[in-house]
Amino acid sequence: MENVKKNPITMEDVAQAAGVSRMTVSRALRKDGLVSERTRDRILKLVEQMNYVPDQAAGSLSSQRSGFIATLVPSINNVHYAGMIQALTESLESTGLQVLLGYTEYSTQREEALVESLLKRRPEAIVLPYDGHTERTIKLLKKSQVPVFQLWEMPDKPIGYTVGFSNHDVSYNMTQELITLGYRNIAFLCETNDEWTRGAARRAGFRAAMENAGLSAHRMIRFGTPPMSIKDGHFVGSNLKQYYDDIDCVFCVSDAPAFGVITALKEQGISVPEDIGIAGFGDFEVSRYSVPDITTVKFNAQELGRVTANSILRLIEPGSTGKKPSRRYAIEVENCMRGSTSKRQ
Amino acid sequence: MENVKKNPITMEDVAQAAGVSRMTVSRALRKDGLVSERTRDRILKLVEQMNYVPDQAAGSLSSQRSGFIATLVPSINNVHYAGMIQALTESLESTGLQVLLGYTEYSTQREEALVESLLKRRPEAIVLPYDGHTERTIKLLKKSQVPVFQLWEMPDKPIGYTVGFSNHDVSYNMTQELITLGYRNIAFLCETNDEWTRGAARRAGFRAAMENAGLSAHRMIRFGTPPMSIKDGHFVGSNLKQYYDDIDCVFCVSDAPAFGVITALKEQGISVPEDIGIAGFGDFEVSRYSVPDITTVKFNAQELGRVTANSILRLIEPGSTGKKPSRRYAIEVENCMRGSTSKRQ
DNA sequence: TTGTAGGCGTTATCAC
DNA sequence: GTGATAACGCCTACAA
Repeated sequence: MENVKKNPITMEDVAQAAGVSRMTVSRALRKDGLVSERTRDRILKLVEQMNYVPDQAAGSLSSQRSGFIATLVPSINNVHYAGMIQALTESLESTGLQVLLGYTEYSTQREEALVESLLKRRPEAIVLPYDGHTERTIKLLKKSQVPVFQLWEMPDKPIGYTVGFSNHDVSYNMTQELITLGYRNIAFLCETNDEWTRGAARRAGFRAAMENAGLSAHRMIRFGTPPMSIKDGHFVGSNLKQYYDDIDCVFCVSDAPAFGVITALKEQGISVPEDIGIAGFGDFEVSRYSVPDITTVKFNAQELGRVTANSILRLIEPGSTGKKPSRRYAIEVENCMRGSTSKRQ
Repeated sequence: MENVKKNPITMEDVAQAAGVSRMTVSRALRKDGLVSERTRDRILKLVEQMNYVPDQAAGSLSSQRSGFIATLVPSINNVHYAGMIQALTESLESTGLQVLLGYTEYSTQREEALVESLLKRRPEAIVLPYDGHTERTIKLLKKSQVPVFQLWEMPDKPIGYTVGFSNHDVSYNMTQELITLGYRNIAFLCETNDEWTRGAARRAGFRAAMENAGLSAHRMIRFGTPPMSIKDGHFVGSNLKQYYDDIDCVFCVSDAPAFGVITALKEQGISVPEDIGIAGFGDFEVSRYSVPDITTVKFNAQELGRVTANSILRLIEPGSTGKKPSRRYAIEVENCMRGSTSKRQ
């Protein structure tokens, strides 16, 4: 019973117990291994008995395949990022690929540090949001030879592969819809520090749509740092008149502040959508159960994850169906017009 | 310019360029390395120029330190799990430890598979929620020699270390508070398949409190699978009378369904808290901005992450402050009584 | 179907 | 302060 080796069991231990060489054990452990039924069974039984767990670091070093997909998200605490990651992870796991995660916290500096640190794990692909990158991040990525997937946007000059939608255009479209409904003095609510981000792209789309319609896009309310919360929206909603006193609609950079704004307006007896219309972005669950429910821009983050996983597999899996993934993949986006905005005369 | 070696630069390449041995490069790259200032500077400059990125798999194999902390959560799409992970990651990252994540999706079977797969990466500690485990999971964990941290509960027979609170007791306390407010026909809303989980512990706590107060705990509404959503709560709220027609309060297993229930009741003209009281669990942001705001059980998931990180560091970091972490760490929990429940006569 | 030899890229250890 | 050597545990490639 003195079976407590300090270092864990190695393949060699199993091999000796089975009376075979390490290679045979190695083969027995892989589905494609060429081993006779009998030997395999014997080995697998021993593996089980001895509680042998292969050391993947050794395997990776030897096979030059880390089994990692590095993935960056701004934050994990957001239904879209969480959904994308979950879908990505699930779509990948049947092939044994693991997702190695990093949180940029909406900072390009942190992103740079994370890229550097994740690259040490020799990921087989790297997935990251497009929110602008530092020069060095771009250099690191290019030099690394690792396939790069930029998500959530359609950058003009992608590094490698792209999966997402144009935040500018999507925001443009929603703004147009709001104008069509009769809103004229629309305000846009977004974060303070959003230069070069997707938030900025949405802001630019809003501006373009307003100006193309001959309306003024000066009602820009900028508050707090990304990600905007319900609380942020609640504060802004509570002080809406201090920002601009003629607002007839607020288009928010995300549904969270949109819900906060609605709540604050209700507290003041301002009715939505009669007095002021509200639109959000992202179709969070709370928007469907808010009273009134919130007009929003809807997209499928899980599809984003699945599509990305798919492209990765086609790119790096040996036995994959020949055709390479396309370099740009656009996912669908939809305007959901709901109770928080309505036809005006 | 023909600098495009197929395989990435290795330490040997840098060593040759610098006219030193690999060991010297290796030392120069670590803060504690014994190298002369001059050599170090020269080497670091070359590392930068040549875009050398160390291969951590090789390093791990040699040093027998993976640099990973394996962490399981039921789902990533939950503010508590996300917060815990974020705090854990941040508290660990200054030491170079990375968090390797897995999602159990509330399934002990998936948990078992994940534990097995993560163990191959030789994590230096493994962190997982206590929601019951399969026999094999427990065996794998024990045999692995890896320090185990069970979170979010105070299990009777922990495998290793524990950080959390007693879901039974916390639920018991909130139920007592509700009784004190005058509620008598309290219903408990939870998932269908929650055997052996923390949800079940909350249910048991509710039952115990009711029975100790001489009240009936038969009003158990069980609906859907974990995690309960706003939608689930909305459905139940819309059909509350079909479950039990004399309910005067609903204590929900989480804030998400609590918000759904409130929304549904409002739609039917049932007023909260006048007609029916509502309580949740977890203090989600939406509960503070709901109208009325929702009574809930509040705890700090980020602290959970920080405390866990701290214990891990004290356990595995060589230069750590001598004292071993305590095997059981209780985090604070607080009842937040808000507008959705009120004193009754 | 199985085995042998060698190396993956780093670090521990000991010598200088 | 620096270098030589030998692992670390597995897999590739080739041989039998």
